[in-house]
Amino acid sequence: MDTSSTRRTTTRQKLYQAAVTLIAEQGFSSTTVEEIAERAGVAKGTVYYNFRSKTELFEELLRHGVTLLTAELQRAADDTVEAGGSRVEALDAMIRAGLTFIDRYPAFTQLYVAELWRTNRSWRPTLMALRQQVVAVVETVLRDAVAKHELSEDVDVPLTAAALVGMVLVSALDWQSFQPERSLDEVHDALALLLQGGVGGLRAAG
Amino acid sequence: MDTSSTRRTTTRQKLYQAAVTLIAEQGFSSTTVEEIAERAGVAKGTVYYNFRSKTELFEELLRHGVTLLTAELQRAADDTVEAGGSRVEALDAMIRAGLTFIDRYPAFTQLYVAELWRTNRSWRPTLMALRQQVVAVVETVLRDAVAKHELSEDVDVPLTAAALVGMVLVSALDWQSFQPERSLDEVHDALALLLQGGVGGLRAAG
DNA sequence: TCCTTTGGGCCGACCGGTCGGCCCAAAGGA
DNA sequence: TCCTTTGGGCCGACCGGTCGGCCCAAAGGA
Repeated sequence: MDTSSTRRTTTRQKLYQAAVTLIAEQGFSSTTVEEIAERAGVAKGTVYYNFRSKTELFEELLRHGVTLLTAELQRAADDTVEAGGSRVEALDAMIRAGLTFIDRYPAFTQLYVAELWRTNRSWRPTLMALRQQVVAVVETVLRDAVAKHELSEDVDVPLTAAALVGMVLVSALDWQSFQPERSLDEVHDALALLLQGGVGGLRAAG
Repeated sequence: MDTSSTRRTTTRQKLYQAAVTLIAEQGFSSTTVEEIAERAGVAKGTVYYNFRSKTELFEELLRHGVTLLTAELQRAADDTVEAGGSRVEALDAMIRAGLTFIDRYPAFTQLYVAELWRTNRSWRPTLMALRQQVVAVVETVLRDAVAKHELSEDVDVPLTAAALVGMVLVSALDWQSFQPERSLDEVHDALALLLQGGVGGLRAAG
């Protein structure tokens, strides 16, 4: 089952690769199945042999990417904690891991962000579940940090987790698109400084 | 010339309104000109009487929205400074203004974020210019704050500005989509706390 | 006062072209 | 032998854009 499926797996991989790039650039509807096939070096019929529909190909692609991302984030956090680091250090490591991921798979990130907040799309449920996976990893670390008194109890875990994820995603995309001459470290440092209170002194409303 | 153009202006407004919602929900390519016309209560031909093409309608809509947004941000900053507030307080006011804007025009924001990082789209130049407008407002305030020693000279202005804008955009969208029971103040406070160093202690890499 | 013209705005039927999906005989490959 | 891919023809729904014609308030004219 594994050896025999290798060929098929390869084809699928090539199709993911082709689709993610094209859809990131053009959007889902503007991207043709024919185009995807062509870029993957495969016949159109092959797409429909491997996936029930264009939408299914897309959904599997999303699942695939998010699984990778959460795994990386989780690993960054676990490694830090195992090495005796604090939860806050774990957050820092996750930011770096996030940036690294986006650096490696910019197209995926682009596409994820573009689709995430759309309503009325057939893959909405899939996306909501995937978003939950990503945010949950961050939430867990935040909650632990609060429990261990590394962070103030005032921290609103769900909102902060969402803000952190958003900040990293958007910063990275902006970096790729508009400031590509910057290094990953520069971006990471800017974010770390920002969170350190480098833009501190903002007051919460009464 | 003015009285007679009122009718036309109204029609255009209705078309913007209809288009922004539909495109935010479905994306540009999946949204039909017929749909837009129908939702605006107008015939398809009217769309083409008022705009050269579907794309032009979209671009004008983007321009229109971004102009509104930057005006709000600028005003928030100016008001703060005029009232004797610091640059950092101005940043805080801009965050609130951003959230308020997004709260009022969620569809526009959604659509803006979805399209911003796409390459290979005909309206790319338009979008890049518009993005620059938004970021520039924040950059100016940041630069002033550094010059006035309210912020460390270590602050990387372009990256920080992008990160701030991103954080606000994404937090707000996430709030609307996934945590709508929260109030604007809660979101604002979570962001302010985050920037205050509530998640502080992150270290910049050597 | 009544008829006629003007011209901006709008309508909606229509057309050319596109694209997702299906089909299938034949070849390739493990 | 069985799974997978090829490649390309075909269909039919759909969509952007066009265009001739309608509407009507305002101006002009006798």
